[in-house]
Amino acid sequence: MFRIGELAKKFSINADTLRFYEKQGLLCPSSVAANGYRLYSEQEVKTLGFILRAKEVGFSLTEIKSLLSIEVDKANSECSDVKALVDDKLDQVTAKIQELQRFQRSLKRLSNACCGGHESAEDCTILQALESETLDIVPEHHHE
Amino acid sequence: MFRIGELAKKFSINADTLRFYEKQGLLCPSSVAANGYRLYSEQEVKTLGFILRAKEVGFSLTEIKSLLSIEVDKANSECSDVKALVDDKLDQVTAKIQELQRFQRSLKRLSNACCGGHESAEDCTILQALESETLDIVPEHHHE
DNA sequence: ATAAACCTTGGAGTAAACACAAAGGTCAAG
DNA sequence: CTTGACCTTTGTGTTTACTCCAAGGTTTAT
Ligand SMILES: [Zn+2]
Ligand SMILES: [Zn+2]
Ligand SMILES: [Zn+2]
Ligand SMILES: [Zn+2]
Repeated sequence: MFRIGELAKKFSINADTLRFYEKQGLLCPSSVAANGYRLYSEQEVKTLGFILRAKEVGFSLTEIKSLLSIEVDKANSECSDVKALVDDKLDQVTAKIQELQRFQRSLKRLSNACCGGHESAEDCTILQALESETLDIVPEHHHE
Repeated sequence: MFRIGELAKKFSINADTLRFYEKQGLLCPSSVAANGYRLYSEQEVKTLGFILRAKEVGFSLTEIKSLLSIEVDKANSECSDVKALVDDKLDQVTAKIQELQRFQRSLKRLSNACCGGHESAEDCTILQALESETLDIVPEHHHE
């Protein structure tokens, strides 16, 4: 059995994080000692590993809760339930990547159009683009 | 001059958003009518456009505030100041994309390993991977 | 006996960008 | 003169994942 500080150290996380996970219903200690200290069993060690790995692949705590509820009741769950969670997350992540890539393309375009020198920003192509209704880069207008 | 609701409608945003931007020091009405109504001039219409376009390329409100402070004092600013903001944002966005792409790769790997069928989740490769210390996919263990 | 290092609960604070609700003033139309 | 559509301020709630603080109890070692 591990006390909260021991478990935290084992996984290089904060003890407060474990109390937080408990409050969120993610990981509850299997027993409490007479002095009120939380005691975690080997099972909880495994569950914490599960949680942290799920975080590594991008799941939120809410989503991890869903994964865990399947994990503890595997017998009455199906592959389709698990895969649905993964595929939903995959869709979310893919959508977010696409949004960020749009940002990336726009930012690169802006960056490339600006000399980045010590000239006055009055003719800065970036500012001009942001002033333009269409975010267009004005050609040949940079410090002419 | 536009009242707050008119300006909001013009840009398809909420009037509350404009009050929020004001509180954040992003966009203040140039004048206030005798009845207390905010009045926005053509200049503020342009500035709001600037703000929304900056949002479109991914800038946070705090970053937009920096952009605006340069915009209103162009004469005393340099291209390098503007480009630095863009390049910082570009780095942030690129880093975030890379993190999400790691998630994406892991999730695809998990998804591909699972049949997604109506079989019991007891042999689900996804759950097995999350249980494994190394997030490894156990080969040939899926509903054998 | 006391200090150091644990543990407890409860509650507050952080970032980001708003959305919304309450209670009330203003203004034009009918 | 009332209805409805505006507007005002103030304050609260949402989401996410913690992190820290205060005040106090417990354990271990010297
Ligand atoms: Zn330049
Ligand atoms: Zn420039
Ligand atoms: Zn299967
Ligand atoms: Zn499966």
